[in-house]
Parts: sequence; C-alpha cells; structure tokens
Amino acid sequence: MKLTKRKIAVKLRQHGYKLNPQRQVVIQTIASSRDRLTPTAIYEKVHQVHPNIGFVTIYRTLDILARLNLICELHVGGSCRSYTIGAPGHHHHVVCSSCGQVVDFTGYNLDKLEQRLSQETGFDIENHLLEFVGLCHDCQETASV
Amino acid sequence: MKLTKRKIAVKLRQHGYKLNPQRQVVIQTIASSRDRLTPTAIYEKVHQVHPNIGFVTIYRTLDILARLNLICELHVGGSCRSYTIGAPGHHHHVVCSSCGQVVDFTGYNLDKLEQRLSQETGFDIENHLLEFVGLCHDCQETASV
DNA sequence: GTAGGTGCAAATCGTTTGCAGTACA
DNA sequence: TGTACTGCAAACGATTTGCACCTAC
Repeated sequence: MKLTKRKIAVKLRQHGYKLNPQRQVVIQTIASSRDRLTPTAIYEKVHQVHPNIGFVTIYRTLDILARLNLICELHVGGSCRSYTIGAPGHHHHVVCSSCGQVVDFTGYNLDKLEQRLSQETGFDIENHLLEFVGLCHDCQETASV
Repeated sequence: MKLTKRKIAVKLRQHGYKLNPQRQVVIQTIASSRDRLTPTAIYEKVHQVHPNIGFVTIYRTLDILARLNLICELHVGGSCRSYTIGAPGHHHHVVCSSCGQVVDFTGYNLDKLEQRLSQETGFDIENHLLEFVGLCHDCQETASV
C-alpha cells in the first residue's frame, strides 16, 4: 500500500507547506512509478508534461518530501540520490539492479540487533539502513535469454 | 580486527596493481582513522603530509581499493561517498552521526530474510546494505553536557 | 495581503577525462 | 624496457544560491 495523494496533501499542509500544481505533478510522478527515480529522471518525466517546471523546483520539492518522510531515499545499486514513494509505517526496500524497480516489505524487525549493538558498542542507535539489491523477475528472464 | 597494510599490499599485487608511495599514504590514512572519510577529507589529511599528491590520485586509488573490497563505502548519516578501512569477511557498520566514528560488527546473518524476500518478491537477491547510525559514547556525553 | 514558492541564470561543488611526463616491476 | 601511474588543467554534471516575479491560502 502506497501513500495516497490525499494523505500527502494533508501532511504538507500540516507542516505549513503549500500544495501547488508543480508539487502535485512531482508527487504524482514519483507515486505512479514502480522504479526508483533520480532528480534528473523526475525532471525529465515532469518536463514532458509540464515543460515550464524547472530543475530547481524538483530539488526543492524533493527536499521537503524527504524531510516529511513522504518519499524514501535509496542507496543501493546506483545513484545515491534516488527516491521512491514512501509507504506508511516502517519498511525496507528491495531494488532491482537492472531496471530500478522497487518493492517494499515490512515485518522485519531490527530492534533486538540494535539492542545488542548498543550494549556492545556503547552507541545510542537512532536509525538504520537496510536495503537489498538483486534482479527482479523480469530482468532475470531478460538476462537468461 | 582490521586489514593489515601487508595484506592490502599483497592483494593489490595479486590483481596487477602497483603499490607506490602515493597509494601507501592513502591506505595508511584510511587505515589509521577510526572515522569514515570522504574523498575530500582524505585529500586534506594526505595533503598535509604530502602536498604534491593530487585529488585525482585519491579518487583513482579509492576506486581500486573499493573494487578489491579493501575499503567499504558508507551511506548512512552523511555523504554518500565516504569510506572506512575494510575488515576481512562479511560485516556491517555502526556509524556515529556526530563525529563519524565507525565500528564494525559481524555475526548477523540475513540469509533467512533474503530467502523469504526471494520467495515473496521473485527477486534474485545479490547483495544487501545494512548500516546503523547513532551517537557514539563520547558524543552522547558531549551532547548531554 | 502576505508568506512562501517559482523559474531563470549564474555560481559552486564534487568528480572525471586527456595528456605528457614519471616510476615501478 | 614497457606498462601502469601520477599530476596538472580543463571539462563536466549535479546541486545550490540570488533575485525578481508570482500565487495559494
């Protein structure tokens, strides 16, 4: 389940951000893609439909959306600045190294490990990053042909 | 346990790379730091001692070392291009969000989760990324003063 | 009406490439 | 000796900033 556009709009307003057409287009673009998208990729998609929306707007919108956890940054297997639409609640991602498709999953809990690490290292652990890379079903077939 | 300089030298030679003074300095710099280092940080440290070593050499050396798994890329809590000296064998990292100190740990196995995800998503999973961020012991004290 | 947002151009930062000279095995 | 490596300068791409105008609330 992905975040609906409505929920995103509400959260933006809650935090004092306006929801104008440009932002709607950016959100719509990310939300309707199954792949992880770089700022450039987002710009290109957006630009096809709305040629007057500039790069700067993309960057600024991404900053806001990321800060509000409405989109997720991905690191594995490619550009360190690519995003996917955020799912509600805590979750992790599986990313295709070939086509960039992103699948998210829930139900894996790292609390116990965090606790062990806190004790062993003396760190006060705040957060973690867990991602998987591999080939999605389609790309496996393409690769084996 | 970290990789010794000797082991690094051997591995470089095994792969047909030369071990010249510049590379030794770069390796020494990374190996002797407890923190994660960006290319710029490495350059600055190296430059203090050897002002004639240029940026390009740093980048090229980092590429080689990373390809041979002699250093590890870190993503969490800061620049996406920072490195720490590699430990032998499979391991993960805990990084301090304040000072950048890196501690690595072993003994946590994600095979079972990978298997579950393969079944659920149809992905052929090749690799994963698992890092933790938090405050190290020293920075917790500094923060609470 | 006004704070916040846009879009352009220019500045800036990090990274890569071409090339001539240099050094290691 | 020959191949690989360095270091400079220049090219390049991605991201940020300044500023005047605009628009959602």
